[in-house]
Amino acid sequence: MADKVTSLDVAARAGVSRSAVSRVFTPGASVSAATARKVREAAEALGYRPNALARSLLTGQSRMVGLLVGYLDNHFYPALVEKLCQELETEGVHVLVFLAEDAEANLDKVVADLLDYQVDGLVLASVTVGSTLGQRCLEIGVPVVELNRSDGGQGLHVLSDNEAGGAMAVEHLIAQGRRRIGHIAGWEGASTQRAREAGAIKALDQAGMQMFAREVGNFDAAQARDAARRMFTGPGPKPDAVFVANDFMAFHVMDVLRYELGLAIPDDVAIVGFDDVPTSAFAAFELTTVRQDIAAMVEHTVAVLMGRSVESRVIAPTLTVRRSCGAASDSAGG
Amino acid sequence: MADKVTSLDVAARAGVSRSAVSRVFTPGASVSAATARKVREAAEALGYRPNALARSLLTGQSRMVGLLVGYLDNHFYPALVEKLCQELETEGVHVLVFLAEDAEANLDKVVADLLDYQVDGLVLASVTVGSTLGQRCLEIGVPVVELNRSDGGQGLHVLSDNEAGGAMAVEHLIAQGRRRIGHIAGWEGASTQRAREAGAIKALDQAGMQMFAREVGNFDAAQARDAARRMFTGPGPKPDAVFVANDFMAFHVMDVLRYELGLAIPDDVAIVGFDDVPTSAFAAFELTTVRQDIAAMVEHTVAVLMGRSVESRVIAPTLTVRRSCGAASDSAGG
DNA sequence: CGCCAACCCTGAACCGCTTTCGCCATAAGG
DNA sequence: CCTTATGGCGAAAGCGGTTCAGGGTTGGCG
Repeated sequence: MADKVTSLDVAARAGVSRSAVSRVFTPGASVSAATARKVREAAEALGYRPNALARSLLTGQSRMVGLLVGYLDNHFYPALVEKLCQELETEGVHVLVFLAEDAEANLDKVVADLLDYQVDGLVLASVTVGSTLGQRCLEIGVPVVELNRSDGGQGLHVLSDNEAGGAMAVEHLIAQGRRRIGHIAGWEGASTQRAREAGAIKALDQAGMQMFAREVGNFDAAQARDAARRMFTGPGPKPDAVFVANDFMAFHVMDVLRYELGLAIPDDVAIVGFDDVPTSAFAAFELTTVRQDIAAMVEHTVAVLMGRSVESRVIAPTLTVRRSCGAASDSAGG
Repeated sequence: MADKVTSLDVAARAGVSRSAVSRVFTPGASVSAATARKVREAAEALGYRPNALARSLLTGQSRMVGLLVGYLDNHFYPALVEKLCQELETEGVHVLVFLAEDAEANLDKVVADLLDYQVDGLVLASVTVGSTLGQRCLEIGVPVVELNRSDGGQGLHVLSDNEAGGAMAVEHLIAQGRRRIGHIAGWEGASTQRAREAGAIKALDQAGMQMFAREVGNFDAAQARDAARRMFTGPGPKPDAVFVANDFMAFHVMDVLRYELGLAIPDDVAIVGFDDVPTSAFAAFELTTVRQDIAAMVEHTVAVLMGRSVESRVIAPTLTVRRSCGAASDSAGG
């Protein structure tokens, strides 16, 4: 067990001081070519690599950021995480991940844990941190980005213009001639949900219309299915279109409408979702949806983390039109 | 900016020594109740929390493990990652994540980076590390778990019995009366792929049958679609069943067969996948699939990481029967 | 040839914490 | 009352690296 090769070992073998070794491994430090060569040879021979923790202790920069994400069921989040990790990797920053689906109390504990590791920044994807803890982050100069959420008073926000997106979805349904538009909401505690619905209502308003039906799915598979059942059973007229607060729920809603209730999409009812996750493109769904620009969201998040920006950012979504909304589409359908 | 409260500050305020403060925060150290109270009060007032990096430097235990995962497109991996993070969290261990979809050379660099952070363990999900680096990990006593892969000579493996799973899939198709069974393979460099196919072939052998058709989809969406097209176009008889090497590809294959080629599933062709990701349960797919036991895989992975086991583990998969294979099912179909 | 600047190196201090060691006070035992 | 165990506490030595002040060499220039 040849463990623990330290800079001292390398220094001894190369016949130089510990500081010289350090400078060889510090880009931009002044070292002579001869010394650098000797040190590198010795390091190579000994299998030496600088201890990142020791370095961080001294410099106060850990080159790690903390990422908190509530859950990964909704494929939007894995996609976000993947992109974020990759972009940070190119900056030489590593990501300490926490899955924190629990209550806020628990969540504050997790953030505290993260801070103990001296992270250089914090990304809260779809979760909100308590204000005292947020305050602490600011005090110790750790940038906090709330990604895809805008509730918290602390930290900066990076998110899509959810209100515009909601409006976009409903305007499109209206343009397709739909008049009885329903909404299946996500968790109402989420700012994204409230904004999407507000946009939808605004679009209805402008057309002199009202929301025809509304149920809550809480961003959850089973609850979304129940919401669809409630909305489409019982007496009275049914919606001819539904704006579902995210794609993940929309798939479940479509599933219930088609295979439990025997409705045709888009003939009997049109569906629009939100996110544009890869699954939306399947011919089995062909879901029209409001696309969130993950690349732009991640880019600005990274900019904040790296201290290149200290501003929040709202990113414009776009509508991806497919068959589920009943719009003219390239394929004539299966 | 009141940053950097150190144990010295707390010690001063509590009127004790730095060591006393340290002991208060070290479970199982001998401290008097009175001292503990004074220290905790002072810590509370100052907002002190021990610096995890400094502690790690000294103890040699970072309480972090590195996780390398190739990609998150296939929902099996987010599910695995989620479970793993949660389980490690309960052990007080944090996860440093790397997305490493690139070549092996790059990958070794990433592992080296990870080791610089003094991780206490390494999980390679679906990627394989070079042997020299694997050797180094062993030398410095860092447990390495290859999760869902068994190629590497180094480290322990935790994975499903993919051969049994492949056999299970094909035996079931044969039992359903299918006689022209095709296979759409994943990336052939993956041990999982080879094992699944070997199992399939073995099951065919035992029935005195041969693989009727074979195409490669490389675990990739577009390539899987192409593979399906190649398999089902052109002259001659077509398969009446396909065993697809994972669910992710199976969805794409089903999509092409149904909506491009107008085939009915399971009437014209039966499909069986592998993994049992949540999407398989959608009525839009109802995919019969070989279920990997994520909970068991993660449990043993954690056991190895925590030093409670030094053995590889092969976990038995199970078959989840749904409509896509043509078996009698609870629902009469839509 | 002498002087000064430039350059590179060393040694020491330090980052924030843990931990061994020895000391002292107190309690128990003879 | 004195000895011996006991347990809590403080001083100091690091963990492995970075950084800064300072000194020795070298080279250029007057």
